[in-house]
Amino acid sequence: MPFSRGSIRILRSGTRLAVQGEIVITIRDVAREAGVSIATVSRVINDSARVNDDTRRRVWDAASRLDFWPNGAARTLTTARTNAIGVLLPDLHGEFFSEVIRGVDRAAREARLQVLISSSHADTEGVLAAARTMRGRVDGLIVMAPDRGSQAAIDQIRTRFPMVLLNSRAAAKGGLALSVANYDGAYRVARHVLARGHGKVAILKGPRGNFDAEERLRGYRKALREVGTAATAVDELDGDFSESCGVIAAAQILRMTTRPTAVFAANDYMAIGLITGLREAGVRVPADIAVTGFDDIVIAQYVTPPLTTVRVDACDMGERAVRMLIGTTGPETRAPLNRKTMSVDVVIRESCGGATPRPAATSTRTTGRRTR
Amino acid sequence: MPFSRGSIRILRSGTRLAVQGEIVITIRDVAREAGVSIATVSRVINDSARVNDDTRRRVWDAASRLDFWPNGAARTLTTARTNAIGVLLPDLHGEFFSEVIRGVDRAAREARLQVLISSSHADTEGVLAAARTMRGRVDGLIVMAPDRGSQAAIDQIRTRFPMVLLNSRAAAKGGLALSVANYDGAYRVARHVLARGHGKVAILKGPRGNFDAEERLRGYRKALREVGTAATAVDELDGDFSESCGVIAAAQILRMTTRPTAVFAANDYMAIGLITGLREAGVRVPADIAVTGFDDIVIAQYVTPPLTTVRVDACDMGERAVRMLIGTTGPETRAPLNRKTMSVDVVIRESCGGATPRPAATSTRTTGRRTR
DNA sequence: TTGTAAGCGTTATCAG
DNA sequence: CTGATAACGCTTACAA
Repeated sequence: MPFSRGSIRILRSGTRLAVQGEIVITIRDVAREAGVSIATVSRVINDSARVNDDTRRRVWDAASRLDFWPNGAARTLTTARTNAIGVLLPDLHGEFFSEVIRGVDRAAREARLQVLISSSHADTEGVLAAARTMRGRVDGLIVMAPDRGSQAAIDQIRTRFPMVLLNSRAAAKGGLALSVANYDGAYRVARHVLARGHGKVAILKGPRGNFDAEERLRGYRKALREVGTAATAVDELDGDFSESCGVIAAAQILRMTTRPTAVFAANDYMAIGLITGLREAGVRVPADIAVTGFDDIVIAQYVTPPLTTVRVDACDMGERAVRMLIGTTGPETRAPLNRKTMSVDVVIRESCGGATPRPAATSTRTTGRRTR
Repeated sequence: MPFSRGSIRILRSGTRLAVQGEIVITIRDVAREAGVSIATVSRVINDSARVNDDTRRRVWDAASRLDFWPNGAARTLTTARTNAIGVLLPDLHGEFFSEVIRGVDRAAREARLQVLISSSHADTEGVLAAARTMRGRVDGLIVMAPDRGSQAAIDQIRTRFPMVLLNSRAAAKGGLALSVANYDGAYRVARHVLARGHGKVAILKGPRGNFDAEERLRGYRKALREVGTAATAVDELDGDFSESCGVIAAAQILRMTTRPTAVFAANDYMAIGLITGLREAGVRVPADIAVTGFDDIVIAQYVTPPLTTVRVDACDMGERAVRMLIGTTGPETRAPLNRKTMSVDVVIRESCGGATPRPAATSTRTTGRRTR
């Protein structure tokens, strides 16, 4: 290579990453190589102003010869734009989250935005600290804080970033918020099952303080109240959204003198653990006990018996959140989008005793997705 | 508030995010508020040099009064460090990926590193473009490119970033690489099943060109070769790692005049689809046909029958990748860590006909994780 | 059409 | 111990 290829920068010893030497080529190197000023190089690579065709070509040639990669941090500093969005999540576990992230990534890619992810924020301080480090690195934030006590942090974040609140309790004082119709979904699936008549019913709750869990609980309760005398006794079992606590709940149920004939689990993982625990004890689902879940994770239709549940399109939720954030809500909605709720579908499968009294939507979730 | 609270910056109209007005407080505001120079403020907030206790307190007071959030981009520009790592993935779908991301996030959090994620890079250009936009935004990259043809891009990226290659074919000319013992795992699970004696065996392959899929295929084939005369006929069915193609494969098998008595699926999703398809046609698993998977996704132990598979700790892989990248491999390994392979466990459950001839490890994956 | 130069918000190197 | 001030790599008025 006959020309200067920029300098090899040896990073300072404080550097954590084990960099040996890294080729660093700046706009200045390109300018020198092309025989123009750095301003012209900038204009060319950003296509931001009229540049002589010949000059333009020279610059592009130089840039590709040197394989120039613009520095994002420098751009950010001058433009006050990062072209990135941040996502703050409580925990990255479970299919629900990964689907949300997938949706976010998808919509972000479409809008040519990068995605910064930070998870496991149970407490206010964690969320706030994460948001803080994102200053100067993202243009906006998508925050999911289903637990109590994050309100203060959220309010503070809102003064610093455009933000969309996902599935959170937060009162949303004028902010953007997107949530799942937890209450509605729980109510509807419970109504469906209760229509068959059940004398004793149990509810397997989600984590205490979790907003989704609470909303679903409210929905179940409402359905039970409406059915009134039919379901006289209701047990509420504690759960934490994990499969294993479903297994534990099964054991609790087995110990009851009068077992429930239906159990509403606040999510699919718990429902699956519950079914497994019951089956191993020789209890038939749904013949002896009907079970329902929530979320419609991919596997719900493949367990035995296939799980009656409520479909939440987490991927779509992620996509929408991004669109809300960038203000491009698409043609379908021109409404003032302060608060939005994602509707859900009740998916009736065998675990609740079948599609009585009326047939309901069945899953179409079998398209050929590539999963790895 | 009696003091200047910084300026409200109205972002340029070109801005995509719907910012109204954003409080922007810089180190300069803090310096003015505290009555010191910006250099001193910097020293205090970074704790980078001795500062008079009184001055220090004044600065902290001013900073918190103004609620100063340092700008990451500016820091990056002067220090040449981002304190962030980038992750380039082929697709964010499926539990395997989400677990990898979880591991990455975990280890990154521990090392106080941010995580930039970019997925759906099927082709060389996509990977390269993503890496390019990360210049100045990350200190290093974790790249997963299981498909063919990414080699050129990877070589180019390596000149710009410290990088760890995940589960990739790449010849790794001196670079860091981490992969799963696909070959070994497939071989071992196949040997186990074949020990029961099978006259006809089928393999449900993963996507063409996918490195994991190819390695697993090699492993199965080797086991079959070794058993020799026992398994005379082997069918290789095409798959793409999705549940639905497992269902399709079941249909294909049902049409065969001589059905296989064992099927090795290259991942769990396909195995589950396969089992479902077979069962719906009245074929018993494992009595009529034994089935195995790969990955040991959470749900594998909950399907009916529980799935014999190969456990890959994807979360751990993500964590290790980060540690390799930051050169902190932990006390357990001081070996030259150019290439590393994650060992796998064969998990024998019912879907292959049980633990014959010798008992094998069973899943311990039932700890109370919180999944949502 | 192009070049010069002033920032952007920090950190780091000097003097004091 | 503290304060000026020069980078960092880029964009963008403003001049030429």
